[in-house]
Amino acid sequence: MLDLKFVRENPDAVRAGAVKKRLPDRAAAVDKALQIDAELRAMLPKLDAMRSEQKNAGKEMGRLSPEQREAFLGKQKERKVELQGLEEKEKQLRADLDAQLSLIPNVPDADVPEGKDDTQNVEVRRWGVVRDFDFVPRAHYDLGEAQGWLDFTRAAAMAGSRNYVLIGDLALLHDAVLRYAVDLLVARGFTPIDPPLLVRDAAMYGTGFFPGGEEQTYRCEKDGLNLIGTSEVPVTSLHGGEMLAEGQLPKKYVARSACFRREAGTYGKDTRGLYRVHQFQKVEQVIVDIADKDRSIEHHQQIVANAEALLQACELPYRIVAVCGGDLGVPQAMKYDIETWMPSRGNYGETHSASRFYDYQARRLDLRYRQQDGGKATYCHTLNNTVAASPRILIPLLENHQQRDGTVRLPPALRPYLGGRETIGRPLG
RNA sequence: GGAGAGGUGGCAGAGUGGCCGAUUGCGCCGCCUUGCUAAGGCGGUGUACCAGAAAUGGUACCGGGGGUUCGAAUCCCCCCCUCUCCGCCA
Repeated sequence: MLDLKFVRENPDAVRAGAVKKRLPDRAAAVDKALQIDAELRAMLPKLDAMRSEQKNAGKEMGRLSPEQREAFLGKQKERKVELQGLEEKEKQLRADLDAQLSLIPNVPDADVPEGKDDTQNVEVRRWGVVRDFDFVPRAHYDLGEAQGWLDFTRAAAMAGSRNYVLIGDLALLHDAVLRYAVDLLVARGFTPIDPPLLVRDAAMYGTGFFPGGEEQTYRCEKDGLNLIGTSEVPVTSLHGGEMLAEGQLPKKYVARSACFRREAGTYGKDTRGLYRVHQFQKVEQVIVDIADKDRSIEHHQQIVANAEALLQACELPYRIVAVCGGDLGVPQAMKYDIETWMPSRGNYGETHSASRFYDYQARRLDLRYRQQDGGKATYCHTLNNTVAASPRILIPLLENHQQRDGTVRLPPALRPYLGGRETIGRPLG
């Protein structure tokens, strides 16, 4: 969340931020929060004075004679009743303030483009050459089923729509690209993490997915736990509630995990193939560092570069877009999406999402560090980006590297994970 | 799942109803002594909020929530977590 003081001092900027994100009801939360804050601050001096009075009076108890004591107790009981009323009011106001404050979105940075949805994201740069096929390329689902690598029918029968079964070499390719992603990031100094997939509400709240993302989340009601939609949740929460030393930072983590998304409200969208599914594997990079805006921006460039390195190694054309306000999530200050060329869509499709948050998540997670000089406790900055999400990344891998005969050429970087083979699949008739 | 023991400041660890925001040690910061280092001496050192230009003052916080009481770190209830033992099981 944002610092209440910051909201108080910059209400217009905060409100404008919510408007830029196209979240009018969240802009209203700014005014509600400020109103509650004003009400609370109006009553606090009185409340504090009353508490002080009661506290000091209580300390004289021992010095009183029995007669005095009786009168004293009567007076104290009156104070108590009066105090209880005010304290109840205070508690209610604080709860309301907290609820409103947690709704206020992070303020988008100046480099976030204006726009209402993903059609207005702004391209930053492109890499790679989109292949010009000298045959009619197959969509990954046709190719995959023809090769016996993909089974949507049986998956739907046992698990419902938006599920899949990967079989044979495609299951290996899936694992290969994920493993390559982990190895790449470990080589770049990231610490590998295998996190919990089921987390408490506090972790969902702390990373900014709750409130708001409940409908997208599979929940185990019996245990009050949530299946993660991204390992950003457990990994960013890793040091929640901790006081880190500045010397320990930055923390750079790479996690491979299963991810689960209900995809509520997407009926009829991307129904075919591997693009939008309920369960997938993702390798995610997370950075926790000191509260320094310039350093956050540098990290942001670095985590984008890490993802680019993977796509380049996979020889996949991609483009980077700056996500516009209307397509930006509540907790993010700025986000780049990386979109990879998908021939069956005739377009680039989102495969990566790189966000910087500044201290928005850290405040919610109570994730702080002690500054080296001065020793002041300060909220950290957090960032994250996909390294590889599969099976979605299999779409461009299969479609861009397919050959006329239906076999698929493997980029050299992935070959070691598939026994050194240069292609997978058999010639199709 | 059953039984027991615990959760206190950056860390360790006292504290069982008012004298406790909390002894002490470590760590950290400043100064002093010592030509470096080691060691030592003195002082300081939690977070949030409110008021204030500031100095400072006030309030809240001892895992979380509720209760008893004039008054709770301390007593009671619920929940969470950790440890030990037992059971069950990948």
